Amino acid sequence: MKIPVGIVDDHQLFLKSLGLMLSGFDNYTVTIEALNGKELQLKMKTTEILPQILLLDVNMPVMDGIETASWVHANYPDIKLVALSMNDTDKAIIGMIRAGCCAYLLKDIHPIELEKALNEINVKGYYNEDAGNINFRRMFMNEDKNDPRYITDKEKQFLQFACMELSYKQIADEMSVAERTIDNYRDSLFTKLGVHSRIGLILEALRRDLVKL
Amino acid sequence: MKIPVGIVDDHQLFLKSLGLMLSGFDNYTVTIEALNGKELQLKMKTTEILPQILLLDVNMPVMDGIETASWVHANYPDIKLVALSMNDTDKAIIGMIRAGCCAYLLKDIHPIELEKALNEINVKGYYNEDAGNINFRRMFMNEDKNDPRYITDKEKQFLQFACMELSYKQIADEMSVAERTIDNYRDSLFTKLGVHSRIGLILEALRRDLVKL
DNA sequence: ATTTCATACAGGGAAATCACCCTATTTTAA
DNA sequence: TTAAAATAGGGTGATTTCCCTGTATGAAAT
Repeated sequence: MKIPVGIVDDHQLFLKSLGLMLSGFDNYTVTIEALNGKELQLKMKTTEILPQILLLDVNMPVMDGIETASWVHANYPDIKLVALSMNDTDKAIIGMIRAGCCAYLLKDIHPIELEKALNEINVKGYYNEDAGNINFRRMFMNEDKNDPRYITDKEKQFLQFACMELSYKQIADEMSVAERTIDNYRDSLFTKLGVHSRIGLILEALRRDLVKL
Repeated sequence: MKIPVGIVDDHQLFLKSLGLMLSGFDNYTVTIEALNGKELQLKMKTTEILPQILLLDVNMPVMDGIETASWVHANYPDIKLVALSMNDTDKAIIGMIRAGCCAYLLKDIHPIELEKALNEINVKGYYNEDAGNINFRRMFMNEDKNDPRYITDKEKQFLQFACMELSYKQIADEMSVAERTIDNYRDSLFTKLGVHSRIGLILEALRRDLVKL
């Protein structure tokens, strides 16, 4: 008896060809393919056979990986969720794991590795590839409120303004605090992010996905 | 007689599964798979059968899509090159076409569409899917050297440095020009990009994909 | 209840850097 | 051979960076 697997990925070419490949594995068969979370919801409601494992892309339009993972985890807690992402710096991956994924895989793994991962998930309930590849330190950063590098809400709000063409004076007005207070936000962020100019602040904030462009 | 096709993509999972799918098409067979341009070069030198069509990912490490396309186009002018990209806003796609690609495809096309595209390339020599999907205006921007907003090589180089934690003095040293010259680069970029501070310069450069983070 | 202490908020001032004027020379292209 | 473009110099006010200090506020300790 083959294990039913579902795939959700917005790149149709990848979705279909990965499905084809998975169907070629001895122990697996693809029962659901969806281009996004919304489509998955529809298909889950009408399907005969529920998938035991669900491969989820992280970046999707309409309903993204985290939303989709949360929904599946809440409504079908028995389904094993596997996050599929492009790059290991993807900040969203930590959200995927929190949303209930028992494994994350990079899209550049070898098919053999993928099959191994699926087998391991069936046996152990989870899978972790070479963990050294991923910088957990960086991904979990700013989760620990006691870490001296924890970034407060005010600082995040300031960062957002800092990534606009505003002078500190203007930012102070926007945030309704004194210019000197802005100096304090900036200076503490300088040490927390390890930079020494507003330029560095912006670059590091973007790199760490603390602000969106 | 099946038509030999090559695939170059750094995401191994995609590479392998796409290869599998292509092999399933009636008229095509995959003879070369490579993770990047360098690997392709090696395999091209030793292969028995040269591919007639080469599918090329745009974003790759080691040797990217444009470099690879240029090399193939120069050394094997008869091979039809097809660019494969993630998103239609990908600025590099125009470079791919200039580098000799006869078609660009988005990775979210349906497999049927891919097969149609390959057939059309064999007959007509090129393929163009729904051209309206892609914002050519945006992609061809900065191609017209007579446009007053055209950004020169020196300015692009300066932009790259401007997106680092360097003072203008340091950038001047790096580029071996006077500080005043840097002032000129900056000021002309201010007007060309419609900004009035280095902050705006960085943000706009990132938005327009003129620099990579 | 009061002290202690950490933290957010705020002020003055100084040196470096940035933004923006002006002009002048050299190179490139028409 | 002109005209345009790239390079470069001087000066100025605004902004940024980096020192110092001081005051509330609220939580923990005595």
